[in-house]
Amino acid sequence: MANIPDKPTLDGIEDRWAERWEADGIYRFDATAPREQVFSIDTPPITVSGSLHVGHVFSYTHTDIVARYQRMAGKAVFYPMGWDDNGLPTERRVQNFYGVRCDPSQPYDPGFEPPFRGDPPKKHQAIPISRPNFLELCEELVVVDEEAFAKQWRRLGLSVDWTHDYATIDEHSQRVSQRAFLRNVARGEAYTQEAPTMWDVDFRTAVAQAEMEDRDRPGAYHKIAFARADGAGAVEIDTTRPELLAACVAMVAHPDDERYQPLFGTTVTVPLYGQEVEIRPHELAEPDKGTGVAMICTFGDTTDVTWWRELDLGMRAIVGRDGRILPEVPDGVDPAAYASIAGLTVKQAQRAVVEQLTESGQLLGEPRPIQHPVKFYEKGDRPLEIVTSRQWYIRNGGRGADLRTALVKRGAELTWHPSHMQHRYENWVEGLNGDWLISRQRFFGVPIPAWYRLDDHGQPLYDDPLLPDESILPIDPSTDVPHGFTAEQRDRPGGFAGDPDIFDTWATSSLTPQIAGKWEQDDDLFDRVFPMDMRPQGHDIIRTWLFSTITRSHYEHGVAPWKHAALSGWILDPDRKKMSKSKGNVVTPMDLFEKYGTDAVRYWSGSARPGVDTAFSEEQMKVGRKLANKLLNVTKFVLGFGDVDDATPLAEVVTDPIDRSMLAKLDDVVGEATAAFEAFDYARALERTESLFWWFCDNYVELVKGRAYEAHGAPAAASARRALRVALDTLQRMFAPFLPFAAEEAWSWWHDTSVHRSSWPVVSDLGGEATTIDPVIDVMTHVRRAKTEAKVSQRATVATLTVTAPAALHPALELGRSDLLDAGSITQMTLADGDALSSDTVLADPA
RNA sequence: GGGCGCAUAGCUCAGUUGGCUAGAGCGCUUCCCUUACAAGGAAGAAGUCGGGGGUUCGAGUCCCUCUGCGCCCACCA
Repeated sequence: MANIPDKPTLDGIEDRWAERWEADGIYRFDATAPREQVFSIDTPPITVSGSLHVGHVFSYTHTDIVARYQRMAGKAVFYPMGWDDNGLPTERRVQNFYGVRCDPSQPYDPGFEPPFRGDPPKKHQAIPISRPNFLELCEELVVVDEEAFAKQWRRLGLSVDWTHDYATIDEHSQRVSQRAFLRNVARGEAYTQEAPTMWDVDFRTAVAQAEMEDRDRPGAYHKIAFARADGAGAVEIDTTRPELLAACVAMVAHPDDERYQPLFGTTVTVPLYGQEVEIRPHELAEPDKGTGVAMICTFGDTTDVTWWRELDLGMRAIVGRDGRILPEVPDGVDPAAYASIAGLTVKQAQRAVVEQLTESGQLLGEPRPIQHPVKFYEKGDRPLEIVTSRQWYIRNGGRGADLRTALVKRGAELTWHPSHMQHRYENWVEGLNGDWLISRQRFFGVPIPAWYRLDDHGQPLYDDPLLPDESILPIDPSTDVPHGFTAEQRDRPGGFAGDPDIFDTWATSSLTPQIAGKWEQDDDLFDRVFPMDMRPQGHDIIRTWLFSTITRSHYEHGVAPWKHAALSGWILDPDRKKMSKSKGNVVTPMDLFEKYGTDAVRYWSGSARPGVDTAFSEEQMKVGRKLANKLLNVTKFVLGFGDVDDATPLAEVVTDPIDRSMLAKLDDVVGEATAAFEAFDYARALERTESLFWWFCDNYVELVKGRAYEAHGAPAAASARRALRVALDTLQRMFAPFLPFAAEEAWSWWHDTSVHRSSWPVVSDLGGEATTIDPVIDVMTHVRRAKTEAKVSQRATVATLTVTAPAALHPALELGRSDLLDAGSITQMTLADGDALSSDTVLADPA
């Protein structure tokens, strides 16, 4: 039955086996398995904009290793694949790929053909196209991209069940996303509100707290004098944003600040623009920051928003959604002065204002340059502004302590791997300062399923949105008509208007367990997989994906969405810097697969501790390749002895204590690796297995080789051969999650079924003494050293070997005597008593 | 400012409830064409376990403290 190649090779095994696995459907989820036998995985839907990165390979391999273990351990593994194709990344990719940009004011052109399909020339001016045309191109490109990704995933050997894939833009996802939202609205968990929000002036969309990041930017303190209304001098402030003077609505200082206490309630005049503003006390003002008094503008930063709200101040909005100064003159502001900045960008306005202040003498001294953190959208290029707009929110505890506490508790229901990641979650939830903003003023995404009645003046009545019945989802309010209205009434006074916005991508991907588990569509499936067993993801998106998924599950199901959260680390450059595309140091995964073989790349991934940032290391891949190669070669060796008698009970055949002690060691490692896997510590399982494997090859195999070749008769050989087989069988299965291709290849030489459908090894329990073999191996090493030092071949004959050892070791050495003589080509061995193990090797005369 | 993590051979890292004479791989040195494997094998050199203090019969492992690196969070006038 054995079918062993003369020259085992790793070349080409990936395509061969990936194809076979798919054809045989060996990773199909058994949808009839009872819940307790299911292991379900909430796979991260990968962003389909661009190419696969080694970081993806790294983290997805970790999940696959766990999935493969669970499958072998007897679980029906629910392992779907998701594509996160909705949202901004795809829009950007479409713009760059086709050389177009979305302009909602353009009419739909049914015959539109993009000028390019890939790599438009640098100078090309993006062609404005209608929203429907733009969405068609998005749909077209994601299909192409997803196929390319799927191909690479298969090459990586992911044991995904491809019949359970989904995309966050597909109809089913849209239905789930809209349904969950409607239920949030019905329960009062989602609401719409007009409020100041962080705004990206390039993408022209509101962004959520979770998508903001600080960047250190150069700025400058400008000391500006505000004349007091009583004529008694001036109040000086320091500001980094003099261009917002026209937006100034008040001044603020700390209530305990004695310098300003007398001024509370009095007014000052804003330079250039002339509006009178009151000096107010508030605890958030810091006496030792700047001059201790600050101007409040609508809005310079989030503190301004707080002051504005809590002090109930007026509004002087001057920054528009395009990042330019608005044309309308704010209330109380000198129109002539304002005209000189209207229409300018924020940057240009600052220059103009500083110039004017210098001329008027109200800028005191030179601006003092500083580096200070500025809020950016994580995908944006210009600082965020704060503009007032109507948006949809989901309550997430940012404005309510009870909910915050409840969500922290949900997080505590999970087992976190590694455990300290739970701190990050709690840290984030406890630091929230507003509800979750889910609406985006973008195009390619799930539409917000809402319309608004228009009053007689055509103004939307936002307080009572028209919502669709769940049965007709998904809907697009820009084309579908609300119940009780006709299409002609769209955008007419007394009629209705569709909500123009889409959901942020997290608003949909926060529902991946529900999407993948076919919530409300296939109740039987959903009940078998939800709550899911495992959520694998990067630690950088705890605050977004992980938190938002918990929030949705908390609302909809009243449970945590998973049992385990497994956080993977980053890939670092060999020089320990975070690896990123922008630095141009990224090696493509395909190149690595070709160069070292997929198993080698997986080995590198699998050796990284869960959650630990890991250096990219081709050296580790070389080691992995060696390991995979060795697995094939030792398999060839063991199988080369021909078929063994599997029918006779193991204990009757494996009688030699040396063999039994090897199997006892193997048992220990099976136990350790199993325990490690149960704790999601795949790296430890690999390390223990690998370590034993090399010991097995280098020491055990070498020691018993002679006996296996029948140097001492058939029963002695049978013991060794059967032990070799059992060990090989166990090791192949233990390596299967890590090196799925090499393990399958080696397994296929003596099996008709897949190693990935075999069962995870259990202990053979032969009752051997694991330590019996150790002193024998030690002596073998002594002999090897003597030969190396004598610079002779390891085959050189030893005339006499005198082993000095404590009496306690003598029985073991006697048990290994004949194997030792074979392995070392030793003619004669004598034992002597002594304190420590040592040996004296006398080589035979080479003549 | 708050929280978290890391610091062990030249490099990348193991070291699970304290028992280590501190390990592995790579790299380095030497040797060996040995019928499983020369894209291999054997052997070797190499560490005051970041500094200091403490608990203990015993600390890389526990406690305190300091230093350095990294990450997350924060209202950043």
